[in-house]
Amino acid sequence: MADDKAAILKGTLDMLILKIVALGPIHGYAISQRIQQISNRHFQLQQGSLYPALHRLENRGWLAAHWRATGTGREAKFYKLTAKGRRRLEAEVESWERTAEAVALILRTAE
Amino acid sequence: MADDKAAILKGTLDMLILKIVALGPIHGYAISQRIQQISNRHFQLQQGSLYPALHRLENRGWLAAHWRATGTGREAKFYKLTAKGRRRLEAEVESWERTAEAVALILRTAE
DNA sequence: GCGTATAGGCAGAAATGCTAGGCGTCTCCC
DNA sequence: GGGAGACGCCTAGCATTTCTGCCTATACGC
Repeated sequence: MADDKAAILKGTLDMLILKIVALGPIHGYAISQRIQQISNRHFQLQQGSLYPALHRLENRGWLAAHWRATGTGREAKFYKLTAKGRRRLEAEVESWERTAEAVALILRTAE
Repeated sequence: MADDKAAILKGTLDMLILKIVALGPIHGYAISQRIQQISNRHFQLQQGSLYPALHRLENRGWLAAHWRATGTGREAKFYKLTAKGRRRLEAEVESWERTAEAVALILRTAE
């Protein structure tokens, strides 16, 4: 089991997607590539995880979607962050930072 | 919704438990208190999450348990780390660190 | 005798991400 | 013109994990 490529940590997927979308309108396929690229290929985001997540985020009103042509002349569904989504992203990032700190605190506890 | 107390981030519970147990033999109830205490009360670990997790870790051979009296004269199940558990803990910590770094990388990506 | 802290446990639900497929199109190259 | 592979979207079913909510029992102070 070479866990060279790690699955995305549960609970962080939404935040990562929101963050990528916050960088500018982007379609699903490109999101997965972007996440792998930026994370130095650490994360392996499966399409079967991505698309349901996108629909979830859209249903919650954090993302808005519309079809548009890509650079390669194909139709794709572009997502962009809503105002609500931006607030959500900020909240999730803050929560993540506090959590990461708490984990670090425990891990640093000396024997 | 004051999410003052955060639930434990999915996927980190096992690691945190292993880490606490690595500090010395300890029983379940004390583990939950320790985690809350060390994390500056950030984490709220429910007993309904803790005990199933302990059984899981024991079944996998990462923890070993034996009944013993506590300081207050009550019987409690003390857990200690096995050699296998120690290796597992190291692996999980390393994986966590790489993951946290990858998340940070994405979050730091400028607009 | 009673309430609270200590200590362990289970059943059921909810969320989340994965595996494993399917669909159609476009481009490139032989 | 035919095949391969990249692009792009999607669903169904599953496994795992953690939560909520409940139960039991003992020790101790009042």
